[in-house]
Amino acid sequence: MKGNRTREQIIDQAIRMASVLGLEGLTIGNLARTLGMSKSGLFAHFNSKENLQKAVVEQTAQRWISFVFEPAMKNGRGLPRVRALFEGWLEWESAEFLPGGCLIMSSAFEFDDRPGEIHDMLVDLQRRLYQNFERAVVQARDEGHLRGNLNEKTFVFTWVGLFLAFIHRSRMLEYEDAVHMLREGFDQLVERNR
Amino acid sequence: MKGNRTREQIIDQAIRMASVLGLEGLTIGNLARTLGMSKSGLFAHFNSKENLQKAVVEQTAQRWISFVFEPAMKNGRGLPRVRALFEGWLEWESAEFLPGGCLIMSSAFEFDDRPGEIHDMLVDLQRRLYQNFERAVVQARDEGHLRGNLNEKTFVFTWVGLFLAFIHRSRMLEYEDAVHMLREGFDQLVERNR
DNA sequence: ATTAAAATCGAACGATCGTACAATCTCGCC
DNA sequence: GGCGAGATTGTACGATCGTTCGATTTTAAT
Repeated sequence: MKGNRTREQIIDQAIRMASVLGLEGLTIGNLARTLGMSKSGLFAHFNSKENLQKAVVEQTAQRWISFVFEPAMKNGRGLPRVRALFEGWLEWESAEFLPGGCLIMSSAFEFDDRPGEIHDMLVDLQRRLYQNFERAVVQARDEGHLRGNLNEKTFVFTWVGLFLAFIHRSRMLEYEDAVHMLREGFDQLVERNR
Repeated sequence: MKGNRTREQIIDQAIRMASVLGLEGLTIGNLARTLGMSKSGLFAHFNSKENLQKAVVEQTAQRWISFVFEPAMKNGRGLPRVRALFEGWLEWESAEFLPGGCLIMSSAFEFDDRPGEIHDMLVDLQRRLYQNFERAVVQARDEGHLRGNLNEKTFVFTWVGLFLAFIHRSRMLEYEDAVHMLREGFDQLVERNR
């Protein structure tokens, strides 16, 4: 089937576009023009814009797993794995296929007040993301790499906060020191929970 | 002039709408329908959608000053003022006139990759916001309320991060414990910089 | 009360949105 | 190599977008 290959190319480009313009900013006409194909030809692959958006979210989630999560899992349990998740997520934010940065987090801020299936998919995705982080932190605690009485939810909450502040500071405020502040903040977070 | 009063009502409603749908999600037709007036009558007040968006951003900035900043300034320099800024910002996030939450931060994530005058206005606004926070923190250091060698940029970076994580956790993940985690995180941030 | 100015309206513009459908082209299989 | 399935196209639909403009109403000053 040639259609599957085309479909993948469409989604790939749609992810790029959504990363810059948002999931709602995505437009079938615009997307088709960029890909050099007809609106109706593209449309036939999804049968609705919402299905296209769903495919984008699904594919993004899948990429996150293979780009951030799976490589991190190759590290041993505990702090090394936590650090690998941190570094992976950081690379993800400036990955070549996400020219506008982490689509997961920007979609969260875009859809937090728009009810519907896309919203629900995103909630699911973000919760799984949190849970993955929390599990890794709990393991680090159990391995003795982090203090026995730490609260993993608080740890991940702070972690996500640092990451969001990094996105904000680097992408909107355009300050060069954002990465440094993120790394420093994360190191201190680890250090004070040792 | 009656026009000025109408204009204010339009902007008020536009802020509400933008808080939920984003600055790009704003629509003149939709806005006019909600206000019970004609598209062209509303349009005449701004002469372009971008001007309407600009007015929304300006009015939001002004409200932030009178809702968060000025009341905090009534507190004495130092930690009390910093805490007042924290509490004010927190109330702002769930203010009645922002049904979709802090328009400043959601606009930041919406416009970080959309060049133009709106983008530049937002960058300016966010930088001023950071500077206000940093100045208050520096004063708290000078008053002896915070340790003498603290880095105010790092402090505010962490602070903003906690706030963004709070928005994300409460609005998208819909976890009830988000406020508690924010308060706890901020208290610890202050404590460890004492 | 009159009148000029300001505010608002209705109608229409071209563009683009998401979607539908019949026609055409292009694969992959016998 | 033809043939049927699947991929892609062009065209068109109604809705809505931002915007224009002339007509009409409402306001504020005389």
